[in-house]
Amino acid sequence: MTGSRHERTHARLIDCALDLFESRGFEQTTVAQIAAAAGVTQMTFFRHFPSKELAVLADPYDPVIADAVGARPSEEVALVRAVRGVRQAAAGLSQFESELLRRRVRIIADSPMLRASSRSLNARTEARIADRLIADGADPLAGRVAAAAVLAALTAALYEWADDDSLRLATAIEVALHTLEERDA
Amino acid sequence: MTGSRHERTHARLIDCALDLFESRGFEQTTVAQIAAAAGVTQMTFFRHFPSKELAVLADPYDPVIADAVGARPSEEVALVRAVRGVRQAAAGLSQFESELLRRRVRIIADSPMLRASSRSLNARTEARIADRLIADGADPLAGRVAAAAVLAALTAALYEWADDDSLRLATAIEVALHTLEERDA
DNA sequence: TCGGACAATGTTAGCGACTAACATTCAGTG
DNA sequence: CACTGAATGTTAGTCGCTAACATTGTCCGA
Repeated sequence: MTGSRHERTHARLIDCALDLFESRGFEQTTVAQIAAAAGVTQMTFFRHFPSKELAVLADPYDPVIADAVGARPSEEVALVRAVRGVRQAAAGLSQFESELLRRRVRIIADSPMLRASSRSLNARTEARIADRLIADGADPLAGRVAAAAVLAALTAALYEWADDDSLRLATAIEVALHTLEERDA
Repeated sequence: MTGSRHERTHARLIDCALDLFESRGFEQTTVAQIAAAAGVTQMTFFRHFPSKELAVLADPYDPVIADAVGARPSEEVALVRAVRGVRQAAAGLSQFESELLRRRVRIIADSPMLRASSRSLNARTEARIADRLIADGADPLAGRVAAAAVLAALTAALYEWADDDSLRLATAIEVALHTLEERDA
């Protein structure tokens, strides 16, 4: 087996957690059950993840987005800048339409608790984007609204994509972002 | 004293809860403490509120918004329709800039747990708005994004207003909504 | 005014997420 | 092989929340 002992149990815990969440649902699954399935104790679980939720919500993409938004010219209006930044970030992340991500998003979509935790994580990214916009001269309120709108679009796209096997993630994201740019009528 | 016994303890619980939350913070306050302050038991607390959070998050405004959005002409593009609906709803609710609301919003803003719960409540309203938009022909993704964007704007406005005593709520809301309509640059 | 009925509260016991303090086993290194 | 530090186990406790059952308060009709 590859990796240190710590890394192996970590991976095993994630595996067992996802399996149980898919079969019984997140709320109905107990940390004790996950730990038992991984041949380990509750305590060990909490040494690897600060909460039950964070065994599913590993979010390596978040920091990338804030940077992409910050890279846009600061002359653009807040919302436009945020939209284009996210579009660029999404285009840059090739290879993030994995089946694993879809599995995770499905599990999240199916659990109110996980959706809530996911929103909380998003809030951090949102704040980072907003700070960038505001630091470059955007009205504070405008910056926060733009950041929130753009992340809401991303999230909606992810859920839609997870629910529709024939949909490409890039397409869903583009449709969602386009909504924020439309001006007719 | 006015009202039935049930109503009185309900009001007393809210009072004690807000006081404790303001002085010690939400997370640091225990349901047992609130109950004790109100001269009552934990059990009684939970018979009045399904959760600790919902002692602060009483939201009578949410259903109004969905209706206002639904009332807009369905020819408008999703986002525009949502923005104008919310603008109209906010204008209709005179008298909702009470000091009590400000107190609540401040408490919410100061607690991560409460902010999270507040977002969860918003999600319900969001879904209702989105359903209206989609039922009237909007693209599903567009409808959800528009609903999310508009509620994010409202929320940002509320937090900003709670934080700045010289700001009028109507002004904050208008600035936030305007962000979603701007197109220049 | 009294007594009964029903609403409002109390008691006890328990689950599940999470934490802290301390003991134990395992893995790699000299 | 022994020794050390990392990884895990044990135990016990807190807090939010629920369920089953007992008790009290309140109000209304006799």
